[in-house]
Amino acid sequence: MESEAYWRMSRELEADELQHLLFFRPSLTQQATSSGECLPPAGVTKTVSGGGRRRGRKRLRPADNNNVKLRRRLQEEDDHLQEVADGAANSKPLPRPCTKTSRRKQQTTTSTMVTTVPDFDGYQWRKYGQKQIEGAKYPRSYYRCTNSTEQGCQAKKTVQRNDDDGGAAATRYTVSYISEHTCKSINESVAPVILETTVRTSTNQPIATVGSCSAESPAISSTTSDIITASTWSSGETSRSDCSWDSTSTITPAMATNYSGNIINGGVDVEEMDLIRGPIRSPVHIMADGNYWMDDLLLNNGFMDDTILFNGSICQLF
DNA sequence: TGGATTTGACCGCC
DNA sequence: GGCGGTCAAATCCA
Repeated sequence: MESEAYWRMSRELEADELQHLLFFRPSLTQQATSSGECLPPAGVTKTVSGGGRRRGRKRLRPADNNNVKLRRRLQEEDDHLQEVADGAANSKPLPRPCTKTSRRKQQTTTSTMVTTVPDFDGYQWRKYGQKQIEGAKYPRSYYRCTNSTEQGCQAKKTVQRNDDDGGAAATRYTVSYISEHTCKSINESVAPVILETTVRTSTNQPIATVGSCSAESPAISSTTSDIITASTWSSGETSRSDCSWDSTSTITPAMATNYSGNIINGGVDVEEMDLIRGPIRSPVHIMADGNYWMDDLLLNNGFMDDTILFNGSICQLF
């Protein structure tokens, strides 16, 4: 059916090339620090306003006896306030409106994961935390939608630099989106240009695709990989019209047939990259292992309609 | 001065 | 108990 129509060429790209090519508007991002800190994704408010800086609060160190006392005192104050509040409510302990527990449970049931480069995605994000993750070379940054307070948007994302090249190879990032936006994009013309959405119901369950993906989007899933994708396109984006993906379909690695010996290994050479002009506004998938693949590359290399790049190899979808 | 980032402490889950 | 996610005071900057 769609075998006559070629719509995809997948590539492995170095991250710097990707970022360079994907900044289809004057870059609002600042360069990653030499310390390996995560590059603030474009769209983060800071990058627009240019504000914000360093050094967090001087917090109490656990080893400090005085701090222990102070913390205890603060805890007592909290307890006292709680007692007052409880008293005001007929001595009935009021359930906290939104505990961490409830928040996390909400997230796990509705979480979506998207992988893409830390590029502008049409939304403004505010960084609310950074954490050094066990086994990770670089810290993970936590962002929430700036509309989380005004519009109650639950969207969050984490950005983690995941290259371990010792500085020689290109920078690679893993971006995870949690929950979907309930707010409006700040720039609809570019908003969902590059978005890969994955719904993960649980770590051991198959991953469901997101309903927002259009019929032309393939869904790729894996029971072991932490990357399952269902592409979305913005209203202003040129959608593929020549493909007929079932938006609900999924595949697993076992269902994928490897196309051996094709050109996709080793990235795009400079000559090929030079052929690409203008913004690449296509979904760019960053696998957990650092591999990349793209939909809708501007070049059509004649791959079959139902092929993808999976774990660095061209795979055929059934 | 307001808004955004930084960063260590806090907290819940596994 | 360890780890990851979140909080929030401190800080920075336009």
